[in-house]
Amino acid sequence: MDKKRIAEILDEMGTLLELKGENPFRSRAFHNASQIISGVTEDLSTLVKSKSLTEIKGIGSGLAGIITDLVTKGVSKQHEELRSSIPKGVLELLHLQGLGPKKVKVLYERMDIKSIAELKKACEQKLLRPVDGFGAKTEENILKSIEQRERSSDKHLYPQALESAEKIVHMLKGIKGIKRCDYAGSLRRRKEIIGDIDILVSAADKNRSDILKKFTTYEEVESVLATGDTKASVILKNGIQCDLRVVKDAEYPFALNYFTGSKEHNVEVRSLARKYGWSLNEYGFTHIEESKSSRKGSKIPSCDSEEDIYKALGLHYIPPELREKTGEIEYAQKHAIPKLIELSDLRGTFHCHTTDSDGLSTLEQMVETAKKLEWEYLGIADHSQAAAYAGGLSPEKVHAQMKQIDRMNEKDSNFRIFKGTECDILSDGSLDYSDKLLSEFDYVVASIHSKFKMTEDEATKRIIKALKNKYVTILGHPTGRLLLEREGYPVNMNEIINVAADYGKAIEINSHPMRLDLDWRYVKYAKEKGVRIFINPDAHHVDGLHDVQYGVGIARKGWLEAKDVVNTWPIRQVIHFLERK
DNA sequence: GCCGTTTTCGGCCCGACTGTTTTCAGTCG
Repeated sequence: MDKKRIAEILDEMGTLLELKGENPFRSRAFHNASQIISGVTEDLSTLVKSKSLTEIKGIGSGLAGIITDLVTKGVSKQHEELRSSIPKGVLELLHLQGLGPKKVKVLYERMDIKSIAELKKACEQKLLRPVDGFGAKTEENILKSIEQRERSSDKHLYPQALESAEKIVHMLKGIKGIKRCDYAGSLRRRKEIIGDIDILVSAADKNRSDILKKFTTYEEVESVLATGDTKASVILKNGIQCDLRVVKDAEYPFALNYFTGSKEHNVEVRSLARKYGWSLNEYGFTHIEESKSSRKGSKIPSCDSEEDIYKALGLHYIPPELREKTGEIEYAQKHAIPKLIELSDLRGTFHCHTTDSDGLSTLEQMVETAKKLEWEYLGIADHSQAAAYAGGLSPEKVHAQMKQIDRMNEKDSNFRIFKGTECDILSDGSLDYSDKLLSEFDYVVASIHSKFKMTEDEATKRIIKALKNKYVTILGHPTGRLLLEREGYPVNMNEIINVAADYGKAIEINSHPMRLDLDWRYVKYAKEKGVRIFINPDAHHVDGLHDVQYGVGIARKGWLEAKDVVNTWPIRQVIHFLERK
């Protein structure tokens, strides 16, 4: 059993213990162990063999026993017992915003509610309000949470969808008879929110049924929705729907273009084709009947790639990320498509958490990975003291970390570790460390982590006050860092950008996937105002790179160039920028 | 359940908010 699954099981055991009303510290030990295991870099079976699991801080003999069972036998008796004592649907109740273990326990034990559907019904029938600790408002909030969950159930974050899609593409490419294979759709366009995964392959007709069969019986498939001659739809174990289409190889570039979208982009491209006297669909170009076209179609060029299709229409190649009907056709006609930022443009980053706060990797591991990525520098920005839930650093711990960084920098002059902090912006807009301490950092990322239910005015004022602090270098996640089912806080980004421009601060891209319209616009406006952008990996485990890809995705859509982005600059330029504060 | 010892058991990150209370429990980050 792999590390990820073991961490999930330990986490689930912690939750089940909470639901059973066990000693909260006991359940916390399981949650804690889950975090620890997912951050362990050594091979677990090696640790089991050498009986050295208990040497890890936080893993005692009890947890070591459970982990050993999971690694060697694939099951744990304690886990099985816990699991059989609570219905699966009860665990799902915990995913609802506002419901924690105590309330869920009451719902299950007193009201016999075992699923979200049953809970919804009970709220609608106003059955909860007589129960101690519940009221009309609680019912209302629960219904709201259920509604929100239903709305986002068919939406998935880019990194999760990407991981699944890459595995499937890899599996398909191993099948004999497949000529080309890619994922298409919103995933290829690097949208932050993905509906479903579209995968396209080309193969000879005789191989189609074999390919579709291998796809529908793939180990990650939970259920098969439909399967036909040329396409199949499945639901993956992580809940994402995945569609596979098989086409002839000659049709492949057209199908890839068609299924990549966006729909709006396709409409523009197809209408452009009509001006050439051609009709474009997912199979290729065809001549428009002369009676239906004012222009007689010229000879259709052969197309073996998407580049050929765009070229045939007099266009520069348009990368998928820009196919959103945001003016890309005009840019392509003028051959003025920008060179997009690639992951390989990154020279370092500034928003990294280590195990000193809530990161999963140690400072040494983070640095080692950054060097492997051929980065030139790494900025360490652990949480400040107010973020106690995330292990925020006291001033003493900050100094200890700074000393460690100095020692590491002395040892290796070819790589630079910058001393930073992700300092909380407190509710009144002041910062969580004294100016004296802030002045000791190479740079300061300032972010909000508390009191999210602010009005736009409150949030904007709070951020602007912090931005004016001379030691702040970068504004962290300006619209909030909450994902999918949560809401961010409203801010007046234009006002914030104006202040950032006046005070020479950089702004982070990371944001809130549900509110990306705001992020796009702010990235464009920031560029106009000359405010530097910083792509946020918010890296807890730097080799994961998921958050980095996500940030790069938004940067590309904002038509940013590498020179606009702080962490694509060479180290000299970065030092100059940081010293300017 | 783990840790760190005053080696046999007490303490285990905290502050703000909400909705329920009538002084606090539960949830969140």
